[in-house]
Amino acid sequence: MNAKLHHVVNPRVSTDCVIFGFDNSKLNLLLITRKSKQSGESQRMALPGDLIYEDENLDQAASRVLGELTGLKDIYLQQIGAFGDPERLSASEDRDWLESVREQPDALVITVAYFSLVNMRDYAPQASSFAASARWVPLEMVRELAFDHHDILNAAKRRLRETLKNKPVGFNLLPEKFTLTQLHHLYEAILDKPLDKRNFRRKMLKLNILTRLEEKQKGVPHKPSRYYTFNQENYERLSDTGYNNFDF
Amino acid sequence: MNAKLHHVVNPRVSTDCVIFGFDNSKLNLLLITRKSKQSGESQRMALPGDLIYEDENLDQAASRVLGELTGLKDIYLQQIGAFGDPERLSASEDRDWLESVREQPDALVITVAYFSLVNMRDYAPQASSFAASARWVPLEMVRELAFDHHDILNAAKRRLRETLKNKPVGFNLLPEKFTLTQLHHLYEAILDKPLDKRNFRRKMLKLNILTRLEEKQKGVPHKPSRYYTFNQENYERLSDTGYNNFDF
DNA sequence: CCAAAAGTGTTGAAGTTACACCCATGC
DNA sequence: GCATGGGTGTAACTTCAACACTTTTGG
Repeated sequence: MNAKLHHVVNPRVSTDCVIFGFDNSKLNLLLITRKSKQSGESQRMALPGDLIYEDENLDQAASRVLGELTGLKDIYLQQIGAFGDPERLSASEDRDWLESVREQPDALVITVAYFSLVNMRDYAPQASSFAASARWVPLEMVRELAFDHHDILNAAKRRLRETLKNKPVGFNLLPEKFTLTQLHHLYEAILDKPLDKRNFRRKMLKLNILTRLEEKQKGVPHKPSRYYTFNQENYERLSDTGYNNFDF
Repeated sequence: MNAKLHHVVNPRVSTDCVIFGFDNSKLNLLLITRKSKQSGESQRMALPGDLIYEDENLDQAASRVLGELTGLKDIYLQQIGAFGDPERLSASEDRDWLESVREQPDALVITVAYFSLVNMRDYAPQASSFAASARWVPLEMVRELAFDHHDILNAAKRRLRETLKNKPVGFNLLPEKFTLTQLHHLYEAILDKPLDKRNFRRKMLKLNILTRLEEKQKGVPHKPSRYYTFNQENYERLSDTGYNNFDF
């Protein structure tokens, strides 16, 4: 049952996952609380993360850890980078917990961070392993996090915005069929600023990654919106090449 | 003398540096050979890299290791990311060397890679520590590298091109005073394609990061070129914000 | 005067921004 | 019929790509 019995742990390297969820209006962050002596009240929430095994690569480790702690599987994770400040685990608030789960609570552990964006409705977090709970927290409500997780979150936000500037985003975030307004709201949520509706639509349509469906919204008390899907082939091509701005 | 006597090594985490050098026409890569039983002939060259210490952060570790092996100091290093495939150190060609320098030659070590761009003329590599030699190798001549260093190099190249698309590059690469032609050649070297001279100049000048000097080249058998310097303030501002392409 | 690299301008096409009204539906 | 969000066009402006000739110097 306990996978750690069957794998050798690398005691110096962990992985942490920054999972953004979109609920059609706001960005949320997947966080866990940890089983420990401390009551849930005072404990700071944390990004899902744990030590890696010797016989897996970093990408696999991140997927595995995310699945073990929150139940989320089959998510495409992108590496953000490594974080290794010697002070990163030293906050006294997090001490109890480290002592309860780590064989070497004082080891200096570097962590390799990953991020992803998903459609919240497709993924209901379910805590297991040492996670006492796993849930979506609206990004604007996120305050204190364990360890250096706030630094990691900030790096993830920066990376997400950079990604948006260079390539299309949305494939894994929206329902299969979606309206341009949903996509519009997603971009506004990530960039955290309003975007002109007409210009957004024009620009997005010109990218040639959207297929317009005949189907429309039903039962809405206003003009029904058309649904679109992503054209997977063009979307992937554009994801690979990027937008080629400032091309010289 | 041996710094390792005074520091505790983290036996599972190393750092490797991809240092690109520009000589006003082509890109070069800083590589080392390692002291080992094998003759220099058959040994594959390697990126400068070594295990980190417990009491330094990753950025410090990269700077220190680079300095120890090649003598290069005070270089601004940017993290590329972590590489941790369990197979990454397993090539038999590199076995001898690992056994000679590592207390735990079989440990699975993840590495955190860094890159930088410098003006070759400002930095003459000088091998020390376990490096038998350290030298600039023209990028197009680089063939086989030790371990997974070719993967790391490819990631660095990709990252460098992405950087170029989003922000100005050149501050640390060119002499303090430089000509637009030098800058032009630098961009061509990084992108590995020819760029239109007039359009390049217009675009670059419009960024407002260059200060035109009155001084001109002397002793050249053709029309002398004007020198420019970077306007540090504007350069840094633009580096921080990026070019803001695809701005919606 | 020749060789070498520096430096410069225009035009047509494409893209960008800013902005306001009518449309389809449920109740 | 009214409230709600969906959907559309244009004009002024800026940016972009493509392209060839003149200038200044050393020898």
